[in-house]
Amino acid sequence: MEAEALLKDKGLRATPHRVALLAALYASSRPVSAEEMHKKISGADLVTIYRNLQSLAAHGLAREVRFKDSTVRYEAAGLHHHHLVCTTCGIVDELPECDIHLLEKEVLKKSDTFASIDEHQLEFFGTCTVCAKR
Amino acid sequence: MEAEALLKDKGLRATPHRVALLAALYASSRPVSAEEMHKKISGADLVTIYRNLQSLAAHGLAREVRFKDSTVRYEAAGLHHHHLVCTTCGIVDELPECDIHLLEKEVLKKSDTFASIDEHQLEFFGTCTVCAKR
DNA sequence: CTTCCTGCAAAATGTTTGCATATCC
DNA sequence: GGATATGCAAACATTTTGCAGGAAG
Repeated sequence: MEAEALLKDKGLRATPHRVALLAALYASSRPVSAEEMHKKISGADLVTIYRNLQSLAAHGLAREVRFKDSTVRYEAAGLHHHHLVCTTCGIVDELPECDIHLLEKEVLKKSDTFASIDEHQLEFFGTCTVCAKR
Repeated sequence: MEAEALLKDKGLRATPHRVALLAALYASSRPVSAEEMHKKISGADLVTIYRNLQSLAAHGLAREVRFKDSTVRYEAAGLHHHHLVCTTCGIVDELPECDIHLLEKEVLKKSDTFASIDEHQLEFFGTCTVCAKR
């Protein structure tokens, strides 16, 4: 499904900026920040980007990702997966699979304080081969 | 080992605020923010708390933890473990064990971009039994 | 007595809000 | 036409930096 249809399907208006944002998000291979999107999408105000990213996330079209810095990143809400981030240069690898849901069930079973687990956040940090050579 | 000895062992000065901070950190059952520590430790400037938390983390006495909000939290660097956070009331459960290191090795083996993985971040988000009843 | 730590003020960063105008359906 | 989205300015929250004075070893 293309961007415009995805938006309308969720009851969101398909404004040009929003369509561009969603398309850019789905085209990006790594999670992007509002600031990065602002540079990429000409004409859209940074505030609009913030609002739209939140809106996409709230409607299930994007997912929030947090690395070790203080900026919130978003990625297309297709497959659920995690990342491997180089703490030196910031390059990001995607991990294609996520076996954590199994662990999630175990964790919930052991806890008598929690009724449900809906989400998790898992990221790995290390050094890429390029940075390791220096 | 007590706070003062731990600090000196790392080559850090055992100033009263720092000793108090480290003691409070080790006494706390959940990750705390600079702001929370500031309220807890009377007389210390918030900036000093920020600097000391960073310093403790840099010397391996504390570890950074990030939940879903924008504040950085720290916890005592004893056992490595993860958390289960209620997205409604914020209550935190500790998961006693971490089996992710095994996964870490697998992940590294599959990646040809990365030379090493030194760290990971895993938190679960859900609803606690109290909040689930409402 | 030197190095490191602290407080204060001020800046920087990332994000949110209010409101009037413009746009989509 | 009515609800929703946008831009602009301004507020906000969290964290960082500079610098001069103070304390630890």
